[in-house]
Amino acid sequence: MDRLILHIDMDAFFISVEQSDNPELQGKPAAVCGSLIRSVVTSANYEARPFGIRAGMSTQEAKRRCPQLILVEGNHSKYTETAARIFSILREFTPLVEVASVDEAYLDITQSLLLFQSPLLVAQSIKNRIRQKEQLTCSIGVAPNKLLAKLGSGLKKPDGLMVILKRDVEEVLKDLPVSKLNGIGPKLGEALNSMGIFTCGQLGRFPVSVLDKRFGVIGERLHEMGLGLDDNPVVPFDEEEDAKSFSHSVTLEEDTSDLNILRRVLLQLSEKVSRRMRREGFYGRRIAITVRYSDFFTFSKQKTLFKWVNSGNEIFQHAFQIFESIPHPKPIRLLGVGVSQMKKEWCQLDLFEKREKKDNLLKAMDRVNERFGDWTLTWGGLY
DNA sequence: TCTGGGGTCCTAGGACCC
DNA sequence: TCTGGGGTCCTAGGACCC
Repeated sequence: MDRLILHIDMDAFFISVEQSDNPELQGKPAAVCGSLIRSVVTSANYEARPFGIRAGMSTQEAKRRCPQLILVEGNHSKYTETAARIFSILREFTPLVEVASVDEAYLDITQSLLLFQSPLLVAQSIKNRIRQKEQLTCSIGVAPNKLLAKLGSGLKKPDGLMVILKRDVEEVLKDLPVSKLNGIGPKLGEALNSMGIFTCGQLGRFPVSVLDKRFGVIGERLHEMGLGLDDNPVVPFDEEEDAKSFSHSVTLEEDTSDLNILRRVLLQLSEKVSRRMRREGFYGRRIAITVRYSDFFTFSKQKTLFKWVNSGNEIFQHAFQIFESIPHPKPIRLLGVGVSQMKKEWCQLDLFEKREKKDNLLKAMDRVNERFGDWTLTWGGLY
């Protein structure tokens, strides 16, 4: 049986949330950025786009292109809360809602369609509900699979609605540039172009054997993408796999070689990572740091431990040890701390009791930190 | 004062083991 | 003249996504 998949993509999500909170932003070019110094635009409204303002552009460049641009410092928890309300609206239509990112979701309405009259009506009533409840618009693609649903929502933005029926797939893809497909980025696009493949139509007709040879395991996948085929299921929230890594990084207000500052930042990042791990019940045994120098050269170094850890102090000790093992010829712009190789619970039974005591202490610290802000309570050495 | 932050997946070479 | 081979884990880096 053919499936019926919806992709819902919120329009200029972050800045639209800010606009519905602050009507003064409406009708004017405005954008959300990371921080007001040294950051990039994360979301630009449609009034800003004619000036060439796009997500990923430095705030400097954005201001240069559009001096009257209003920049709003992002408030991520506000967007997460709004998103959660939107996702619960989507669950009114089907339990099969996959949260693809903070502003995107896939719905499998193959079964629940029986309750509604047509996919078009489902999509329209979703748009209406979100507009009523949140004063926000979204674009929706309706198609037989996720690849095409995502393509559809992107083709008619903002406030769009595009239905791609199975019989229309060939026509839609015939002259569509391969780079429009989710999963084909700049590098892959360039590689395909260099082989004379510019459109999805051409990609679908290209011999799989040649794609296999050139691209290895993804050769077959590229061929299917060219034909608009995709059997990836919609994975609802309660069937999601556990996270595989946690990380935090920060661009410093100014580049520095000051070891005291760098040490403190590593400790803060380690604390942040560890708090999330404990909140979600994880231990990890691979610690990684990321370093970006003033010249933007960026690299990472990791090490795998013999035991699983989740306290900020332990993570910091290892992160700092890695940091010290690297020569630092230039001032540092960004630091990051990540943990991977995760396990859901503590395995070594002999250590369990000792561990449990410490866990209670750490959880108490988490509660205080969550309530009073980030650095109320932490291990010595932060200040 | 050019260039954020959080993820996933894949590759490739070396170590190590049987 | 000789240099097996398969599997797993480790590190580092890159592509891609929002």
